[in-house]
Amino acid sequence: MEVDMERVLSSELSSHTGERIMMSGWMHRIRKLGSGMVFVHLRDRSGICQIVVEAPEAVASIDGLLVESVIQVEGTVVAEPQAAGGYEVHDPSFTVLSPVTEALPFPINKPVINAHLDTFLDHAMVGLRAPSKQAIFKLSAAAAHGFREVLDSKGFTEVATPKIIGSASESGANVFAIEYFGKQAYLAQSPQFYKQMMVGIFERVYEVAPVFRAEPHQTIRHLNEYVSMDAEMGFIKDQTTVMALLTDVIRGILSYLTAHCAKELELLKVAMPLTPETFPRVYFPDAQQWIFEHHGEDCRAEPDLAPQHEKWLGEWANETFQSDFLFVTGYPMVKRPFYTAPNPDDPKYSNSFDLLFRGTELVTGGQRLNKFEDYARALESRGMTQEAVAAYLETFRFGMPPHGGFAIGLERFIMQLTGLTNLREAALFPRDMERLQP
RNA sequence: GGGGUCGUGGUGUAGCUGGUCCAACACGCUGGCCUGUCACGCCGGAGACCACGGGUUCAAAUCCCGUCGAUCCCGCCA
Repeated sequence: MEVDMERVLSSELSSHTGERIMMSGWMHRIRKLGSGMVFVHLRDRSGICQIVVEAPEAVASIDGLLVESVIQVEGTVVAEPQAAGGYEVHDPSFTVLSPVTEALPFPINKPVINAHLDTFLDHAMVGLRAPSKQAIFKLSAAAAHGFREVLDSKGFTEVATPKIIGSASESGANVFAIEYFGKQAYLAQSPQFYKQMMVGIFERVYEVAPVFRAEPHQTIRHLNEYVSMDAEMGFIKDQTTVMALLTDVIRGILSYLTAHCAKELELLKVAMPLTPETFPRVYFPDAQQWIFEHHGEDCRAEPDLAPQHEKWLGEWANETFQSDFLFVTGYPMVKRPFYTAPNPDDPKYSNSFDLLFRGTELVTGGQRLNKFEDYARALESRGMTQEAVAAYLETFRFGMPPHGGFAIGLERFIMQLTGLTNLREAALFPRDMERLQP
């Protein structure tokens, strides 16, 4: 039995021409004309359609209702060239399911929402009803779906690793401490250790889940809780295997969006990214040299790239390689976590990479160490103890293949794709240093 | 953690080299007009002690100090 046995959605009017139907949704717009004629725009999950109200009883039955009132309508579907979608509903009778008599904090039925981000986020529960805001999160959901679809097709298994963990994993400094039945616990800042362990079990795994970072940053591209799309696979040659996988994943997600989200992409005026079959790649020291030569900034002694450097590189990739994506490979080992595999030919540099999307860091990935002795040495050279990561290390004492993986920041992907100016706009209810509500 | 900018009706802004501001415009709300509107249009109305506290001055939305709040940049990261 169907959930909506009798309900017709606004997108389905064309197949009900001339019929008496039932619809329900929110009053998205109410437009009163003279002599009591009223146009009501009804919004449901499929879109918006127009209802023409002329009978005095019908007009009276919705008198005093403000936008966002929830109504049920019975009416006749009429083909009408003047209507936006070509169809509209006439001779309606209304049942009010939930009246609204109070004005919204800000109008949400305009093409652009006129509210500061802070104001918007305070009222996100209603602000997100705006079609343009919905579209962002439809894309977000579809991107995660595309991610899963690509990896499922390649023999990956989806996993769910714990978000409450007993020891601060990677670097230790940037985790949220919580109390756990009288013990100290932490919110996972990454599924890194667990996804590696899972490679020992399934060879290929992925996870789409929140991660928590206690970094005190306050920028347009950071959140303290975000969705990480992680993948990890065994039996790789080196980081280039991972990069090839990531390229397929990115291209796969974009194809999925093109196939399933035409309406949202159109509404948000998304310029689909340039994605050559192979994304261009630049070796970290070469990138620094290029920056020095073309922008006069000497960062060659730095162990990392600054946001401005990444912007320049993004422009370069776009113009020179017609690509909105650029791999930067071989970041210095000092800037990478202890589990990172070094470049065998140049051990100061790593077999890891970042993927820049339109000049912003979108993905970090690489090859990991897979032998126990290498872990023991890496930990020792960084002054870390084996005890702290004992469970993790057990994985490597009992046979782990060469492996690697990556993590895509979902909100960053959506931000860069749709041209949002603040990462918070790509999170439903973002968490930053100041914001815990709503 | 360091630095910059900002705070004016429910929302977004103008005013801010002090007086003509008991604060203007747009959206929203509201009374009225219009039988094809769809960011409609037209005529009215309500709604702000100009973030808060102190100071300078004959006079402060406007200048100064402090507090709080917001925002952006850097560091760091995805």
